[in-house]
Amino acid sequence: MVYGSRVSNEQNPAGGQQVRVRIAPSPTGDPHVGTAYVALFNLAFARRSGGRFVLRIEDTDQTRYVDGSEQQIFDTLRWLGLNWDEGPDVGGPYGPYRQSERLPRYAEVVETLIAQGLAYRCWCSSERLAEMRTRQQQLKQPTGYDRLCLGKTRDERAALPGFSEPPVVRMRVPEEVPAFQDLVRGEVRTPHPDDQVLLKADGFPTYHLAVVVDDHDMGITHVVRGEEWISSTSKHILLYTWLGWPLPQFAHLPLLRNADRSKISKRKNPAARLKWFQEEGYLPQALVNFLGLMGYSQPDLEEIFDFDAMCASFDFSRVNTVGPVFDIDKLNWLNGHYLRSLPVEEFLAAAQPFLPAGVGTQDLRWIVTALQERTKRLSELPEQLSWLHDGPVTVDVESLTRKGLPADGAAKVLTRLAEELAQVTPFEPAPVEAALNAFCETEGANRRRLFMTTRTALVGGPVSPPLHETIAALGAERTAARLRAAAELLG
RNA sequence: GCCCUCAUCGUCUAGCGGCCCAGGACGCCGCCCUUUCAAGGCGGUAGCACGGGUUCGAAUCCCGUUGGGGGCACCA
Repeated sequence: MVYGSRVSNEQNPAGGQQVRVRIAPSPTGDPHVGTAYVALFNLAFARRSGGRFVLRIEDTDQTRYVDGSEQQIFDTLRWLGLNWDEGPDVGGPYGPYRQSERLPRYAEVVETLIAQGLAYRCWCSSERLAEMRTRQQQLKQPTGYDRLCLGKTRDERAALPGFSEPPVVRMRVPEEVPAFQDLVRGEVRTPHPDDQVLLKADGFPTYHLAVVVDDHDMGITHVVRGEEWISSTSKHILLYTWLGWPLPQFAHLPLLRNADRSKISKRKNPAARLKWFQEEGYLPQALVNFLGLMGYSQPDLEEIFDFDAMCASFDFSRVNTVGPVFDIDKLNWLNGHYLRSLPVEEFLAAAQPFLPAGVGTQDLRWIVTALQERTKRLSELPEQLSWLHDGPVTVDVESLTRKGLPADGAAKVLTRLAEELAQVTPFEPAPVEAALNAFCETEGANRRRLFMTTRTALVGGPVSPPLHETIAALGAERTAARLRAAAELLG
């Protein structure tokens, strides 16, 4: 039996109802990039269909709960501009939006199921369950609960080994399990689940119970989530059906991958942590654009687009079924693009937290444009500005003369250049450039070579922003000092 | 081990039976521009996993193989 029907969102996706979607992250540590990815697609769909986007916190795992994690989820998603219409911090008509605050509701639903014989109590200890699984694997059998507790009273069960209290509640899964229509992949058959735990011994619901109850209670019309949930979907459909609730549509997004194509993970990939992008100096619009390119494409194949453009044409039929590798090179390219297109003031503001100690935005005024053009992530700035300090620069004769002035006579040229530059007022790029040009002229020096040696003398290496801007940024004193130091070395 | 699922350049993708001896983007390589590095412009490299079908015709449909991924918790 196939539940649900395939819809195009050109039609009314919710059959007349307003579209309501949600993301439901767990506060179990650093916010995950997958959360932002799924949020992006949920939001795009909601905006496209004039629906509402809900943020719900799934804090039913007491053992993995991390203090402060919830706030970080709020902060990182807001940083990306993925704002929710309803949620624990902004409220809404379907609250509370934290599962830990909805416990009585789950208990109530579980009682209903038990009363109807659709769920039952289970006193098996975790040791017994672990042994059972191992045995099943050794026998090459499918793994799953063996229903030892089914139909037994507490006392009957207590007489048998592997008994523990308090009990959990399991759903009684029938032989035949429903398939469903997925908005991304069409008809999907899911594996047969075992008797899934609905209520844990601590009285908290498992994900499977909580997600169904909450999605129903919150009027969620479309469940848009990661591919890892496909195999659980049949359990969820069973619960909806048992409880007589209307089914939502399902859309399972592909999973972001590490370079080795495994599911993206914090252990293998720093980019799995959302905060990493802030730490490395990525712009939110670059990340959003990039995530919108993962498993998805614009109708016109444009690669550079903003969130509004993505919403305007969003359609699940263009979501891929293949899990995309998270390609940092492409993200870097996009980030460079967005960095370059920033107004100067905004670039400076974004750069501020990344500047090396002792360097302020004022020090950068002559080279901002140069930096802006050359930066892919703001975390590169300290490296790019390593020469902008008060001390001397480390150089040697070899690097001063490579592709530069011949060693013979170079010292005198640099000394004269220092004298010449000392005359420049104001000490700004244009006058400096004029002086450099005039100097080349009178000196009869090879411009390319002179500039190379000068650059190396000033920054200690072969790479810098354009020379006259570099000189202006250094100022008269440091320029003169470094030119003389190099002259001395060469002489 | 069992179940499900997926398969176009190194990577992200377009392609939904003829327009494709497969198009775009990133990366890489080369050239141009140039005071270095970038940026920009131009050009190049590289792919339909394999084997069977179906069809006048297949990257596109079907089957199998291989390979990848996910799930199999009192985690989400």
